[in-house]
Amino acid sequence: MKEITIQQNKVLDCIQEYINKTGFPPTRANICKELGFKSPNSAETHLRALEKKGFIRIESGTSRGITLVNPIGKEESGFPIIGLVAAGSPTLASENIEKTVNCPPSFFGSSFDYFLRVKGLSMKDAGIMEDDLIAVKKTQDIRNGDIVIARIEDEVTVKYFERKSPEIVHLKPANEDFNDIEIDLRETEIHIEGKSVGLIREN
Amino acid sequence: MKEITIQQNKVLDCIQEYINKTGFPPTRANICKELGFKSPNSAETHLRALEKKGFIRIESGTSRGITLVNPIGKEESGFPIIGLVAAGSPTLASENIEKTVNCPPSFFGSSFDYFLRVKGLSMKDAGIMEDDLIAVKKTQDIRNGDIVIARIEDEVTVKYFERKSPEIVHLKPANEDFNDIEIDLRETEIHIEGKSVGLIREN
DNA sequence: AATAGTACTGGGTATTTATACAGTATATTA
DNA sequence: TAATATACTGTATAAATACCCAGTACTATT
Repeated sequence: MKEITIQQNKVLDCIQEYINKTGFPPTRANICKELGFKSPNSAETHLRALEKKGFIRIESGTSRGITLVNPIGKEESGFPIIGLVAAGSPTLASENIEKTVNCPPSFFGSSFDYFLRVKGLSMKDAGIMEDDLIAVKKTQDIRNGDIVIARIEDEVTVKYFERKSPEIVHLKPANEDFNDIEIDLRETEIHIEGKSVGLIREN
Repeated sequence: MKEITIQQNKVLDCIQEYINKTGFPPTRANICKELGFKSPNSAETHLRALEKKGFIRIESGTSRGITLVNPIGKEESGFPIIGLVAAGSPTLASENIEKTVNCPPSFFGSSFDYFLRVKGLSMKDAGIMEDDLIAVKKTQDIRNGDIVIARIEDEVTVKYFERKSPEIVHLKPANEDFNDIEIDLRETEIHIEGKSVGLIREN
């Protein structure tokens, strides 16, 4: 999508607002009145420019035949699902995205950034099962007891977080068959990708 | 909202469809073409009737000035959350609805009808924890091993379903602290509300 | 200084569109 | 039987609207 002029942006916003208010797109005259233009042709030229740049579609010969190409309301809700890749951090690069899930951004109370598909049963006593989707919020604001998505060297894991001392961090599984991971920050590098704010099980 | 004629309903649907397709409301001529009328006045009279009955609003003197009063698109995605009421079956009666959740109907692969908020830990080894939301599909198509929402007399419970014989059904918890419930259909009435097709944990 | 892009004014026209009027036909209801 | 609501066709007109053309002014770039 190409760049846009300040004036063109105003016109685009005006159209969006008009549709929200009335339910149908504005005429050239409507735009002029809204933005203070004195000739409908001013609107016309801007509309043409916006169409050329791909922001709107204009049905020729049709009154109010303006369609927003990227209506704000339509893209508000697509979150990527990322597989727990064996090596390397989970990234939002498209090759790691299984698919996307439509849901409101505030689905889990607080905002979140992506879904992570869980491998293994190390958190089963926390009700996190294999293939569940964890809603991950990218943040460094971690408190003891939070379920974090941590990367140690090249391995990504989901565990309870507990800071024992400024240098010692415990990553605790919720499954008696697994052992705590003790990490000495002076020896091992650890990167917190974020924390879990919700969960979805698809079946 | 008053009653509506078959023809008027057709016109209403036509408007809805047109808006979905093009992004803006139809003209009288558009409606005529769509429904096979030969005079724009046919559309006009129906529009007037629909306006009088409160289904649409018409901006007088404005081209395509038709607004749907109850746009279908706004309510397409709200599923109710039902509390696990201690006594009585979970119903969709509004007094039992905590709130609603916006998500696509096909969120969990198959369709579903409502969310049930889980009480207790009887299914914790299946990863179902207290206060989780179970996506319930109302169906009688239950197979052994499905997680069902069952009502026994006046108590509602979530358990694994296993049919032992034509008359004997077991409802099995996923928690060693709980015991199987054996039900003899000749003695006890049981009603299957539906089965779980997914799960959401809000935090 | 020359060039090009953007932002606007103003005039004019053909088409689209809403809307009114006149009339027919068919049900339903009183 | 009469009255009334619904469902159309057909014609006409004024207003709304899209859209083309010619021209001015400003700014940034070369």
